[in-house]
Amino acid sequence: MESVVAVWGEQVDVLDLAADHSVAARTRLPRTRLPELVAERERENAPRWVWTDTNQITPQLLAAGVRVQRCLDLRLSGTILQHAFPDRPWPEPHWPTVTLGEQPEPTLLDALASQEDAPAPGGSAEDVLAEHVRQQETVAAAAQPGRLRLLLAAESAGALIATEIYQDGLPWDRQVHDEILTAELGARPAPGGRPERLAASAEVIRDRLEAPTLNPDSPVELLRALRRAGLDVSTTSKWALRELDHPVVEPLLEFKRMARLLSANGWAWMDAWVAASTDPARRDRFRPEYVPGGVITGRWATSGGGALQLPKQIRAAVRADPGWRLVVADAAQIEPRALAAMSGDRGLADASRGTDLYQGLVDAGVAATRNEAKVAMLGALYGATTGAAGQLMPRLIRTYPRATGVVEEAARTGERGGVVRTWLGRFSVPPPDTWQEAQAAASQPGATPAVEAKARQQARDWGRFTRNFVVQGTAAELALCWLAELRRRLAGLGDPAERPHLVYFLHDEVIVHSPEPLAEQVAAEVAASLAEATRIVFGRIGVDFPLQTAIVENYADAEH
DNA sequence: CCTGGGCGCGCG
DNA sequence: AAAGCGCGCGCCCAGG
Repeated sequence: MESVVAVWGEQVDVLDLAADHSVAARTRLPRTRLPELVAERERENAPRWVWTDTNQITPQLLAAGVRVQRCLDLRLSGTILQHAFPDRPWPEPHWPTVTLGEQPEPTLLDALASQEDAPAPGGSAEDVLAEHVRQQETVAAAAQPGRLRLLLAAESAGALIATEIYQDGLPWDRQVHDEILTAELGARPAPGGRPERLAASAEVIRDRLEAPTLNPDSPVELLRALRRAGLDVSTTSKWALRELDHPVVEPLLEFKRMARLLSANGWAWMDAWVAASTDPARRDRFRPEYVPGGVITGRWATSGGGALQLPKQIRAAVRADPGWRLVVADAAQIEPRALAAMSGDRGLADASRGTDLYQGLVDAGVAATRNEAKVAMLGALYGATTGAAGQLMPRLIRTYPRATGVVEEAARTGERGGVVRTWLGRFSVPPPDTWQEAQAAASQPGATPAVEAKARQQARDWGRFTRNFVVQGTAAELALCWLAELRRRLAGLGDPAERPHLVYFLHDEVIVHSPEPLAEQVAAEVAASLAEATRIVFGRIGVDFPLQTAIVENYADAEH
């Protein structure tokens, strides 16, 4: 059973569909009563809810304590289908995206635009239904409709999960965070000021470079001061600095580390993103806004708060509520394992057995040490050509011809300007017009060597992108299916008020916030979910996807 | 004053 | 000074 939901200002239309997509029943009701209706349907027949944009609907449902089992997000699935079938006519305009967080101040341009009669996002219920039918017909015409259906279901489940995580938040301890900052940087300064240890470090730098007015935060000033001190550098990046032999290096690296912590996750960040709790039974909450499908490969992006870059330094501030635990699980080496699965490479599948794939490569004689094996494998996934990774490539290609063949083929396609696809059918975009123009210019009769070199460079760059796309994208869809299966299983655990719930997702890592007595069971469900997702996505292919799981009170203790 | 690009660095 | 992919964000700085 499917039910289409369309928001019409303060009204909502709900169309219950028969199997052939004809309308079996139609309900119109005030928007405020939607949670009530949804809750009722969830108890009755738990339909698949079809709507334009999950962000437009579920925040209201969650606020009322209502969660749906499954949905189809037409905005997200439409994007995937458009990339898969670029030659089909797709309706314009595309609806605007709805963000979860606070809206930025409207610009003058927005104010002018809003004076026109704006259509409801996604249109009428009939419009939404028509788009749904068009998408279903498109899926049916795909080479592998089953895989594509799975991808769209997983993408939509991801949208539900993202809004739920935003609603629940990641449990945080502002006091622990403040203690970390104070220990690293010194006491919190007045707004705009530098904390004591950072200021002291800047002073040492000025001293050792004999540059009394230098602001080490300015790369331009810093580079000039370094060169005046006789150092041969062309960038102020820490990679370059590390190689220098000069007394300023140590305080400079320390300054950079501290300055980074202050600006990225300092007190200002905490005030902006971590809501203080007034309930002693609950910690504070960091509410990351995830953007499913925000990365071209299918990974999630984030908007505001930088949830995907939580530095290890401050992870001790991620703390379970009293009486609760964090179940932290990390899928080790998910990308090379995904490559083994999608390529059907028996040898690489054999190496994947056990918990450490890189050690498996060593045992297979591909490399002498684990680190060498890792460098070689990542080099194959990213397209390394020089250095240690480049040197190890021939042996890797000889040992795993099918696995390396998949990425090499993807690279060649990209170099020609073609598109590639993931295992479930997410397509890459073609290169931009400027890329095509550069290739065309290079193939003109009088093209200069410089023009040809530039075109070759761009072709190789695009080949590395498509090479990585097939693996990163396939790993991302496995992770998404893992998440969706885990959400389904968690929904059946515990009392509604005390239910374990997902609070964090980081490409190949999840955190579930769970009442302590259920934590062991949750850990088992996390593992079972990945096993089930692997089977659903790839079938029974004999590639292991092991998990590192920890039940901890704070995230830092998971020690990945 | 605001905006956009480049740099640098955090994460996978 | 990154070799080798994908991101977001804060800072500086130049230009409008």
